[in-house]
Amino acid sequence: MDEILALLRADGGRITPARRAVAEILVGGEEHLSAEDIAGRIQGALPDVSVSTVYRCLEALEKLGVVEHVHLGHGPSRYHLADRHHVHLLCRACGQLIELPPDALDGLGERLDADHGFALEPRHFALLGTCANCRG
Amino acid sequence: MDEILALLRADGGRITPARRAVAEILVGGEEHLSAEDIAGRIQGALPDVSVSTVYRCLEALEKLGVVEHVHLGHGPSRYHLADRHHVHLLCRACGQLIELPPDALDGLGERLDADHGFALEPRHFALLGTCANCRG
DNA sequence: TTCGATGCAAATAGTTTGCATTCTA
DNA sequence: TAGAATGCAAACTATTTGCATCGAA
Repeated sequence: MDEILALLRADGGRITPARRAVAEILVGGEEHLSAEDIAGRIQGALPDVSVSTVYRCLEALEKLGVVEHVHLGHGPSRYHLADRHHVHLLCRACGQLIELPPDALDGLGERLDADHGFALEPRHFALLGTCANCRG
Repeated sequence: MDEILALLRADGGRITPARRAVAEILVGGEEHLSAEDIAGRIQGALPDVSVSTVYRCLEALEKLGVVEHVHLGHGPSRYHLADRHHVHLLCRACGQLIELPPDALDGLGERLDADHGFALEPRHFALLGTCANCRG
């Protein structure tokens, strides 16, 4: 938490209640939160942080490498601390999210690198499919 | 093309100029077209097919299994005939799209099935990363 | 006191929906 | 001519931006 604030400051940024609150939510550990979710959590204590401010805070934190977002199929982007990533499986039928260890796609990544010079970022998107329950 | 129209008819649907036009575009072979793209192509001949009609045509064709769409990172969904799929690599930096054979992720799919009962649909989303050019 | 951050409203992109109208079968 | 499909406008979701104002350093 202190590190995050220090990074913001080091970048010439300022520590505002909104930024502190966004950082706290993320450090709090709840995963897969959308910007809207985060705004909702914050608005208990700070009733008029706007969603756009949350987006701007997240953008600032992402630029510093503190935060990352994941695309889960259709819905909004989900944000989390950069050091808490993993690979996601998302069921298209029921929306269930399965987490895999971050190195789950390392083999694939190496193959794509060797064959196409492509640096896979396997934690930046979910793998879509159908979960065991929904497969009938 | 005739097969597609027959399927629509068999489903109790009707063959309209708009549907015929959407099907023709897709059969035409151009890949990675968004709904907006398709509407644009059609509007040459049929000036007032609305984008919503295109979405509804695509929805109908998708329900029949004729069409599929792919999520390419941020942008709009891209539509193509269901039998023309492949795996996509998308460069987050320059947007370049690399196509892999449809079975490129079969190994991964089998592993996820065995380990989690998860049926991967590896052609329904792009794998994000950075292409050889953009890696500096 | 300065310039970065915020709030709010409005713009944007992509997609969906309501409803009266049109046209296929 | 019944009901499926369309056109248009409006609603919606996710996100971004403009601009005047506020406040951290």
